[in-house]
Parts: sequence; C-alpha cells; structure tokens
Amino acid sequence: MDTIVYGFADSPFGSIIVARNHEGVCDLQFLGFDRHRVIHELGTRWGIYTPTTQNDDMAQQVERLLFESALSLPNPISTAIPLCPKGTAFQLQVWGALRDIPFGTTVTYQDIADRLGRPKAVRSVATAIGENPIAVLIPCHRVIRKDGTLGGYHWGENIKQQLLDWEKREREALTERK
DNA sequence: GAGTGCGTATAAG
DNA sequence: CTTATACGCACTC
Repeated sequence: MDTIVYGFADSPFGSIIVARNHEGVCDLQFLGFDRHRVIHELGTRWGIYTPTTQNDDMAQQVERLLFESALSLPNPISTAIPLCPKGTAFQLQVWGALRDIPFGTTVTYQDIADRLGRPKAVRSVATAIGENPIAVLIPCHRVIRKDGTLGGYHWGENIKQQLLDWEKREREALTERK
C-alpha cells in the first residue's frame, strides 16, 4: 500500500499541512481557517487506515520553494514539484487548467469553463475549483468572479486576497528590477 | 430522482 | 448593499 508522508510548516499566510505519496504532493492545505475540517478532509479522502509518517522537514522544504522567493516568475513551481491530487476525471481536468494561470495574474470562473470547452458548466467548474486539495501549487486563488469580486475560497477569503496581494507585490518588485 | 454548490444575470426591495 | 428566480451541470446520497 501507498503510504503518505505528511508534515506541518509555517507559511507567511499561516500554518500549513503538506502531504505526499510516492508520486508527488497530494495535499496542501492552510490550517488557520478551520483546522479540524482540514484534518477530517484528509481522513475521508485518503482513508483513516492509510499508513502515514510525519516529516516536517519535507513540509518545510515545500513551503520554502513556494513562498521564499524570487522564484515567482514565470512560475517554475509548476514543474519543480510533482503533484498527485485525487479527484474525478472532471476535477482533474479543471485543476489541470488552473496550473496554466501565470503567477500574479487572475482569470474568472467563466474563463476556466470556456477554456475547457464547457461554457455552460461554470457552476460545476466553480465547485470543482472549490474542491482543490492542493492550495497554491494548484492556484485556485487566481480565479475570481466575472464582476471583479473575489469569489469564494476554501481556506478563507482573507487568505485568498493576501495571496493575490503578495503575488502582485512580487511581480511588481521583479518588474522594477530591470 | 432530489438536493447542493468558491457562478452569472437580472429584477426587486 | 441584500434577497429572489432562473439557468446549468457535476456530484453525492
């Protein structure tokens, strides 16, 4: 059986839990908004009898790659860390589309639906986005509503806004440096 | 088959 | 600003 290694780390946006199996990171969630819900989610997604090992160093390495840097543009993250999210075919398709959104930019839920060739399935697409198990690495925070308002975020709209502000700052900092 | 959801559009209070 | 109605579709029970 496929054991899961998980660990905790502190990010600039609150503590996170990172989990990975032999193929790659399978979960990355913020714990600040609702720690109990997150732990429960992990249990139901992977099964409470799945063998696990704790390794905070692993989590901290991922955290550093994600937040400590100037490695933001043009998004080397997308290929540096292998991912292994668990979901339906439709969800995996949606999450795949999210990975194409460049650092520091935003798109709308409608844009994603259009890109998938399902313009009328916005609602379903939005639901799938809301079920993203790998925060930041699968940048669901870059998807906002068509009217310009933020839209929902599984880990709290505060963090969504903070992530977008951070990406914007990083991006501007890199632009001015030339 | 009924109920639900990180949306969108429009109408109305 | 907030609630209400409708559309549409993947998912869960």
